[in-house]
Amino acid sequence: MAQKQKTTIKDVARLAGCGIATASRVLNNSGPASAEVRERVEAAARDLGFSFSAIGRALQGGRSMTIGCLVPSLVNPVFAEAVQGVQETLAGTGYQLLIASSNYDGDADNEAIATLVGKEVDGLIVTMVAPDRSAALKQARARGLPVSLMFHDPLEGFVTAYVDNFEAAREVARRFAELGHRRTAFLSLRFSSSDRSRNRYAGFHAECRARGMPDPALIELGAAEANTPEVLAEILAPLGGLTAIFASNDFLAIAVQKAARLIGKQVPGDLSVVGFDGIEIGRLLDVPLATIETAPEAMGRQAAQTLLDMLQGKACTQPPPLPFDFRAGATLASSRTGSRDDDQVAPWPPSVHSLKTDLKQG
Amino acid sequence: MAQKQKTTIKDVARLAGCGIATASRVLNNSGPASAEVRERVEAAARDLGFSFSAIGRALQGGRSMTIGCLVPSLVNPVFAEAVQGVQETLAGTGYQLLIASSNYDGDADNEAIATLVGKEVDGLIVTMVAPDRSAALKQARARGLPVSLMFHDPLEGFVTAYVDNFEAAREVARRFAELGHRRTAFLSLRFSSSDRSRNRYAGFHAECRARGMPDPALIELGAAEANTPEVLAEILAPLGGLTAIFASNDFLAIAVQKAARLIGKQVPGDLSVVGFDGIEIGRLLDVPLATIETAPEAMGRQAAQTLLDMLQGKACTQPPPLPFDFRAGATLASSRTGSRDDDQVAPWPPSVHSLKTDLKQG
DNA sequence: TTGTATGCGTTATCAA
DNA sequence: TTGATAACGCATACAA
Repeated sequence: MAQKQKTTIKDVARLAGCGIATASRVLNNSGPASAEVRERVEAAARDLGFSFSAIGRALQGGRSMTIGCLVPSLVNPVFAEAVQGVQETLAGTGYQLLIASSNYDGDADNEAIATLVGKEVDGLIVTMVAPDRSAALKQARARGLPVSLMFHDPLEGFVTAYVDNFEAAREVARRFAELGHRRTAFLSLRFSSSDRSRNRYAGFHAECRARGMPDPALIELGAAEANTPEVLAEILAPLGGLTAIFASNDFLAIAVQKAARLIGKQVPGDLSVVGFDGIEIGRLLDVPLATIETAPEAMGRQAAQTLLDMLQGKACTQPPPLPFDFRAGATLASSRTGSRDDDQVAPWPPSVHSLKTDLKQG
Repeated sequence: MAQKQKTTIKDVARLAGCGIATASRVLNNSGPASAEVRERVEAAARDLGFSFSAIGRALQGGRSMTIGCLVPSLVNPVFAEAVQGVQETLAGTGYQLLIASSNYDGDADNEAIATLVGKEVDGLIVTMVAPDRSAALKQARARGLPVSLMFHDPLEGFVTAYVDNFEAAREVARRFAELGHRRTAFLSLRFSSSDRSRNRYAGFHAECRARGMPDPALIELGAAEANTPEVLAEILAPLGGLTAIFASNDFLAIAVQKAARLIGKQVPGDLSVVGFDGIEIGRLLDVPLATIETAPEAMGRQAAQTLLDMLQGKACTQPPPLPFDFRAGATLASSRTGSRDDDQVAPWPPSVHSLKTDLKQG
C-alpha cells in the first residue's frame, strides 16, 4: 500500500550516520558541515524523499508561515480577483494562504477569524461585514497579529486597500447630472451588510443633492430578487420618471438591463444604467456596461504587500486609495425627458424597500 | 501595544492552580475532572482569552485538520464555485482549507502540491493540468495522503468528481446535427493543457463523424486572443460555410458572440454558438447562451465528501459522473444553408491553429 | 565541525 | 480525580 510513515529528519540523520542537528544544518544551509557529511545527508534526504514538516518548524520557530484570508465569497469575481492578487504577491515569499469565506454572514465572519487565529496564522487579510464590530478581529489584533484590510474604507487603527467609494459614487452622480438626468435610483444588495454599499450610496446621494436633483430612490434587494429579472422588473415598473439607475455592483446592473428589457424599456434610451466594480463580463455584453472600474487584483496585491511589510516590522501607514476609472460603456446616455418641472408632477419615493429582505445583519 | 505572548494551556493551568493535563481534559471534555477544578480552569481560560494552538495539536495528534486544495484559477467562476462547494462541505467538520492556484501552469501545479504536502495537509482536493503525470501527486499518494480529484475524467487509481465531458460534447453535436448543421468548429483555450477540453473535442468529433458530418475544425486560442474579440473575429472570418461553433467554455462562447457581431454575422441566424459550463452570466446576456450546464458547486461538494469518507477510512469507489443539462438559451438555431452538397464546394479545414499559442505545457 | 539536549504546545499514558 | 512526563518534528544553544 503506502508508507504511512512520515520520514522525519531523524530518519535522514540515521541513514546519513550523523546527528539530527547536523542534518538540519545541512538541509537548511544554516551552519557549518563538512563536504563529506553534506553529501551523505543530501543523498539520504533524496533517497528517503524527505521534506520538512511545516508543523514541526512552526512549533519551533513560532511562525506558521501561513496567512489567513477571509472574504465574503469566492464566487464573486471581485473577491476572487483580489485573492488572486494576494496569491501573486505571496508567491515566492514562503507564505501560504489559508482561505475562508463567510457568505456575507457577520457571524460566520467572526467564527472564521477565530478559526484562522487558532490555526496560528502569522497575519490576516480580511474583508468582512463589519470589521469595526468584530470581537474576534479585535482579539486577533490584541494578540499582536498584523491585520490588513481589503475593500473597506479607512478604519481607525487599521490599514486597508480600498477605492474611495464615496468619491467614485459622486462621479456617477456627476455623469448623470451632466446628461440631464434628474430622477435616479440607487440599487443595492445587502445594503445594510456592506459598508461599501453604504458609502457608495452616501456619495451618490450627496452629489445628487449638491446638483439640486431629487434624492435618489434607494432600492434594496434580497439575493433571490436580484437573480430574478422578472421580480426586479416588477420593482422598477412603478417608478415613473426614473431615467437613471446606479447599481452598487455590476451583477445588479446587468440584472437591471435584463429587467428593463422585460418591461419594454430601452437601455440607454429610456433608462441609463451604471454599475460598479468593472468586471470583465460587462465588456462583453451586447450593450457594454457603463461602470466604475476598480482593480480588485491590485487591491489584493496592495493588501498582501502591506501585510508583508508589517510582518517585517516596517511602519504601516495607510496608503492612498487605489484609483478607479469611469468606463463609458454604452448603457449611459442623455435623459430624454427635457423638462425639469416634472419634479413636481409626481412625488419621488426616496426609498423603496423590497419586501423579501431576508438578510442577515452584521 | 499588544501582548505578543501567546497564552498557552500552561498559563491556564498555572492560573487555575492545576496541572496542564487536567486543564487539557477540562477544556477538551476528554476526561474526568471535579466540578470545582472544572470551574477554575474554565474561568482561567476565559480570563486569559485562551484558545488552543492548532499547531501543537497537529504535532501531537499527527493530523493538521487542514485540507489542501489546488485549482487552476480562482478567477474562473467554475473553479470558484467548486471551491465554494468544498468549503460548504468542510464547514463544521473541523477541517480548514488551504488553497493554492496554479494559473494553469503544470510546473506551478507540481510545486503547489509539494508545498501543500509540506504543510502537512491531511488530504488533497485537486484539479491540475496533468494529474497523471504529476510526480508530486504521486509522491503524496505514496505517503498515504488521500487524494480527491475534481473535474478530471476517471483516472486509474484516483477518485474524481466530474461530468462526462465526452458524452456532454456528443450531446452538442447531436443538437447541431438535428438542426441541420454540417460545418462546425470546436473552439478551445489551452487545448493541450486540459484533459477536459480534449475529451470534449473527442466526444464532439466522434458524434459529428457518426452523423456523417465533416470533421469539426479545431481552433486553439491563446489567452490573449480569447480576450480580444477583434482577433477572434479575424480567425473566424475566413471559415466560410461554418454554421455552428462549440466553444469549450462559456467565456469563449461569449467572445464568439461578440466576434460574430464584429464581422456582421447574426447569432444564431448566421452562426449558432454553444458553450460549456453553464455559468450564470450566460443567462443574463441579451441573447442567452446555449450551453452545457454543469454543477461545479456540486462537484466541489462531492469531491469534499469523497475525501471526508477517505479520511474516515471508508471504502472509496468511483461515484458516477455528475449530471449535465443542455440549456437551450437562444444562440442555437437551425442552419440556414439547406444544401448538403456544399461539403464538396470548399475543403473544410480540419484544424486551425492560432499563431500566438504561447501556452505552457503540463 | 559535530552531536546532545532542550523547548515549542499539545495530548496520552500512567502512576499516584 | 489528578498531575508529572513522554512524545510529536524541528531548530538551536551549548558542549565536545
